[in-house]
Amino acid sequence: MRLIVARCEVDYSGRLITHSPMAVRLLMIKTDGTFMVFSDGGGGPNVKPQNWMTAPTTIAVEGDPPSRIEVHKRGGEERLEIAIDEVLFDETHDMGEAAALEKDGVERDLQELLAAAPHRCGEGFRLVRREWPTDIGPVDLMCREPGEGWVAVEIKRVATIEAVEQLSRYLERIRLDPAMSECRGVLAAQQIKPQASVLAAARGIACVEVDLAVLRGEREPDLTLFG
Amino acid sequence: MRLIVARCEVDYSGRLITHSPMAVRLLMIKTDGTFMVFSDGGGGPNVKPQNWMTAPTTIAVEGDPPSRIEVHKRGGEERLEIAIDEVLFDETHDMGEAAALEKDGVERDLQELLAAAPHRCGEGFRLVRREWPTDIGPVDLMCREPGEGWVAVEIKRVATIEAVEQLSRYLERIRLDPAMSECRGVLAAQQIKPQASVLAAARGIACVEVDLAVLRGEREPDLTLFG
DNA sequence: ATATACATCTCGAGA
DNA sequence: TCTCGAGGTGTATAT
Repeated sequence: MRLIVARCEVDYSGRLITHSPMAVRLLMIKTDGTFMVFSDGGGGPNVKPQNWMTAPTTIAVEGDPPSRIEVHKRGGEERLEIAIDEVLFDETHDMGEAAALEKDGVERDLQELLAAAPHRCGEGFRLVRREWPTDIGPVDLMCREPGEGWVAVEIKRVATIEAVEQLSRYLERIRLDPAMSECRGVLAAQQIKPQASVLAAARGIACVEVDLAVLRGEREPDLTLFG
Repeated sequence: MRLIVARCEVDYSGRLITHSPMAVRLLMIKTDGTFMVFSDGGGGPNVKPQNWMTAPTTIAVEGDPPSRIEVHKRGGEERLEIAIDEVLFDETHDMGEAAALEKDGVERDLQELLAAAPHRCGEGFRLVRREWPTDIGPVDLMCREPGEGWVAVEIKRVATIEAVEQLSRYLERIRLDPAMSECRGVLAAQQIKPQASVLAAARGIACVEVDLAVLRGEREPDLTLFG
């Protein structure tokens, strides 16, 4: 990874056009060809680079010290140009391979926990299968409720209006099967946005907020922090 | 901005839990309190940091050279811990204020151009207003066509199936008004995905691909690169 | 290569 | 502060 601190102008043209005037910035060139431009201070975005290009790229560094850097995609449909006025720092560090990042608590984990405890999605629910296939993609959980009715469950960490649309599309397809024409929909999430609740209600879709700690048995369902 | 290259372990707990084993990484501490952890090489994500915390944060750097860094949000609901085995580089650079980034060609620009030339969305269209309000959000353009019919126009840079869903929701609401029960829908975009075209056709929504250069008068509508 | 959905999405505007 | 929608979204997975 090469790190350059330089006073420079930046021009990007591709999916849109941007220009940034002369200022001191950090230029980061990763070994895989990813290129990023960072500014400091509160003016710009916090965590996002001001400009960037994802690998694979072709990077041409002109001059030593660098006076100009051109980055472009193979097809040439995107171009990032750095005009350098002064290089304040330029060093390359070998960091070896990227070490694996283990994650716990993403939507996948929520789905596993709810598959093991489908009754958290609704009274008496029994799991038929996870990732129930439809012709436009898999439904997270397919369950049966008391009385043998079918229920499709869509799981989200945070459920927005888009989650309701997604489940609606699935239900539309599922109900084409006469045996499942009465299939209900349930939206299960750690957090459900107000507009999602409203749209879900209008579509006859039930909403269930679930708690990760409860699902893991770390906390009783009826206890609260204020109990 | 402080840049540290160090062999370290990283643990995050907050919206989820992550752990990364000992490896050499770049730690970036921005003046505003934003903290980022980058790996090099193709293993991890290209442009995203492996871990991060957006400002405002409290950052505690223990030891000199640093042996441990703790970053947390004010409420304490998120925590990022860096256990450092060896510091390979540690330097702070003053980069002044972040210089403004000017963007051109985003959806906003497209909307302005189409508002000034509504006939690009359809023969004889006249603009009634931009950001026409509905109870679930504003429609980009509301127009009238020859014969006084109403047309709601949704504008996207790239129109996907979601854009069709969004316009459908708006039309559903707009048509509740008896005076607008016949309101048509038009989806205008620089690029329309094939599946979006198909769904739009099924919903009776017209699609128009628009060209930024043509809208700006930089190129004639009937000329092409292959003409 | 394209489509589909997730993301600690981030970020900015508006209420 | 919260909510909502756009993003050069990026990223992974399945087709």
